[in-house]
Amino acid sequence: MPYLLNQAADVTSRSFEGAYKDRYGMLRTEWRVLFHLGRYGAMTAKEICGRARMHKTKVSRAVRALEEKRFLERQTRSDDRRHEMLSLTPTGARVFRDLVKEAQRFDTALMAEFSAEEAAQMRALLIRLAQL
Amino acid sequence: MPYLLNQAADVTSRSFEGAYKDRYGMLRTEWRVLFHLGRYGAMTAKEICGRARMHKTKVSRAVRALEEKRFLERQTRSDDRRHEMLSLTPTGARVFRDLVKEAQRFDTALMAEFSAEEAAQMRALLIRLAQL
DNA sequence: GGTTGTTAGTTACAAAAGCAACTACTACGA
DNA sequence: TCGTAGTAGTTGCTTTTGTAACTAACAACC
Repeated sequence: MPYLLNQAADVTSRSFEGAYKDRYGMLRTEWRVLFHLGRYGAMTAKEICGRARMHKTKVSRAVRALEEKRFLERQTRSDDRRHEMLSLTPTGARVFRDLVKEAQRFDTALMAEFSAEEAAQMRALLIRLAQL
Repeated sequence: MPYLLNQAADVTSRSFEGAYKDRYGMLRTEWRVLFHLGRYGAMTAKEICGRARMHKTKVSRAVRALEEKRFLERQTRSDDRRHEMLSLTPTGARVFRDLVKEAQRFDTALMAEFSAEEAAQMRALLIRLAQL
């Protein structure tokens, strides 16, 4: 089962990779961070680690890369200067919207191979699996 | 969807990782090569690339590692000396059987979270996805 | 106020993956 | 038989990931 999941994840991820890589020179980790900030609003790196199940070093590096691209900004929180609130810049938000649109297109195309019920069930099962 | 698949693949793969890593000091790539040889019999590195969707350098390095562990042997084919038939040694076959048993246990435990139909459907859907 | 422990995030170093150039071999046509 | 092209597999170099040690900031306790 892990093997099947990896195969499926690999095949689908690779076909979508071009969207963020070719257009914006982003890595997968960067796209994931951008996605979480766009989808759920400003948060700290730590929170991204938790939500996206990414290791903090990966997040740290992705944040720096996105910052250099001017896609996000950090703001040290005044009440606890260890925390840095991360938020998308207008440019970052624009990129996010563009890529989300692309992702939806991609997902629709992918799911065209399956019936609506199959797609829904698949999604539900994967969510349960990912939460184990 | 790729994101969900990756999450699920990551979670499940990591829990099984210990089986081959801790006991036999194998990498995931090595386990995959060993698995294909054990499951489908002797074949060339090229064939493994195709079946397992792995890049040839990954396969090449995994084969060398497995050879050093005495889990597999190579035999240059006499009709075309570019080809090397890879096959498991008795030790390799034993390791394969052990890990397959472990994998089945793992899979059973994983699927205990789901009904039999759900598990079957999931498997079928993933196979279709992986073949896109 | 200073020591101790804890947390957010970074950095340095090691392991692994990806890519492109390479070797060794075969096939085929001039 | 020579030259060209193509294939199986390896090696060297670069990029990315993982791990562990680190810095900076805070909190709590004495």
